[in-house]
Amino acid sequence: MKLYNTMSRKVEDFKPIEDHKVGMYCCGPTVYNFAHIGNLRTYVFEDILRRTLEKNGYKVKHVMNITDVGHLTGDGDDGEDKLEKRSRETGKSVWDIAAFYTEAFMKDTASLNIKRPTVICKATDHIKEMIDLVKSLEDGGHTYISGGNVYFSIDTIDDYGKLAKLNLDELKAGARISVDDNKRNPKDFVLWFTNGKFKDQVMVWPSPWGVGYPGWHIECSAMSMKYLGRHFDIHCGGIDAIPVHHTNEIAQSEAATGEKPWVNYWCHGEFLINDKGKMSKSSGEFLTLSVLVDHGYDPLDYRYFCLTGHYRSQLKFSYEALDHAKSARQSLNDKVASLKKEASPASSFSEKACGYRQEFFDAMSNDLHAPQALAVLWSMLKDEEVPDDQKLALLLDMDSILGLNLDKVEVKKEESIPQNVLDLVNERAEAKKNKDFKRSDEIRDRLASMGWSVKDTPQGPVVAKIL
RNA sequence: GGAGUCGUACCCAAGUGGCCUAAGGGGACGGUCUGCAAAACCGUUUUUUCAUCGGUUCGAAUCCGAUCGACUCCUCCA
Repeated sequence: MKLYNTMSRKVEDFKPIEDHKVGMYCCGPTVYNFAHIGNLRTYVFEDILRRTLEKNGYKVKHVMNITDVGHLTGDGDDGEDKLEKRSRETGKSVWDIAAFYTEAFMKDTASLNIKRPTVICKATDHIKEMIDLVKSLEDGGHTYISGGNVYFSIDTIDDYGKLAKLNLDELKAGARISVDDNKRNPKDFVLWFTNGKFKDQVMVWPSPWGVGYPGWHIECSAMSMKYLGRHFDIHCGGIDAIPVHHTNEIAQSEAATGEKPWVNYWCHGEFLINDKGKMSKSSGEFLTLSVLVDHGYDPLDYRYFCLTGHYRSQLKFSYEALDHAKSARQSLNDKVASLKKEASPASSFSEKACGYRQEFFDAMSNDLHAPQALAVLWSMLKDEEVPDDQKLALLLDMDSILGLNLDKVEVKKEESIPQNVLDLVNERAEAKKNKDFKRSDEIRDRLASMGWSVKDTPQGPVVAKIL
């Protein structure tokens, strides 16, 4: 299995720390609003990664956090906690907001057939771990207190910014960052806030530095290490996390444990963009999964759409492109349904079928080349030398990674057709027999308006619900 | 201001020095079938063409340079 590692900027052979096991941490949502489809693209990518690892024989421990505190609207101490802000705007409690959007997120990811992480952990349940981590950083001399907050001093380590390949001198020179007088270095970041800028802050906890709340970055370090150990295999997220969030996680984690590297492989998903650029929560309008559903798309249409592009390339979203994915998936489902009707999955494969299978999994195992894998799938479907029962078995096997729920595709059952529809179909057949085509077409139109299609095949008329 | 990515046929999108006279999907069109349709199947849309102009090379969509255009990051962001 090969994976692109952001740290080395190269595709590397994946080697786990422990044989046949993988520890994988994925940055989860900040639950102050709905996830938009751009956010969800990243979770689809992480799901594909997990499924591919599992297909390669690894037992994956997949940990994802829920950020329900500490994520500010701005850097330093000039921002407001996103949940507190939302609470102020809506009049609901921060806890209600967190619970509501966590629930919405879990619903979205479930409908996209994203496997539930092995561990889902909330930041507010791990305040103690965070405080302990900050304490050990303090003991190691990596912190200072200024303006009431505990800061991490990046000048106490010699490789800050290695993931993003930051050039600290240039950053300082061309700084667009507003200068924070509390910071010794503009890139220093807060580990623990006690600065009571917002007096009515609800989410606060006692700490050795006073009552307050944690900085955003510390939660991922504290929770990932709690569940995966001080050194683990894979850390995922969106590319935007590279220069700040992941950079700071590495800094504080490696400073706290003294172990390097903290994480072996850094994997990042590219953005979904539209004609105006990336979708952003902070710039107003954004598309959620439920908007797509309201437009008549199945969440899996969006999942298929994600699979048509490589995870490290920007993907352009448009309803036109989503329509293509919807059509392709529909056609795939139809094929699966007709295969299921003809055959049951084969238990052994011909050499030819094995070739396709190998090609498919090679594409996925080579840094998740899903578009190529899909091409293999379609070629296999068209190949007459592969018998139907083997095609079906192969499709179901491939779907263990694709996650398009092909196993749940049902052969259409005739008995679910209402009697009045069947009566009309019979009446039409009679009219056709008498060559009364005007009448038969009228009935076909009427059936269509009732939501039923009728197709004439050599075996007689076939009725189906129009979706 | 600094750093970086990308520009592939009607649309989306793989491919990143020679099996490329460029995967796959979608759409459109044509054919088979049908009373007509739909569905299905077959074919065409794709012979030097991969933003443009130069260069390197025996050979480039793939490497280098310039130009134009799009995007991302350096600020919260998946």
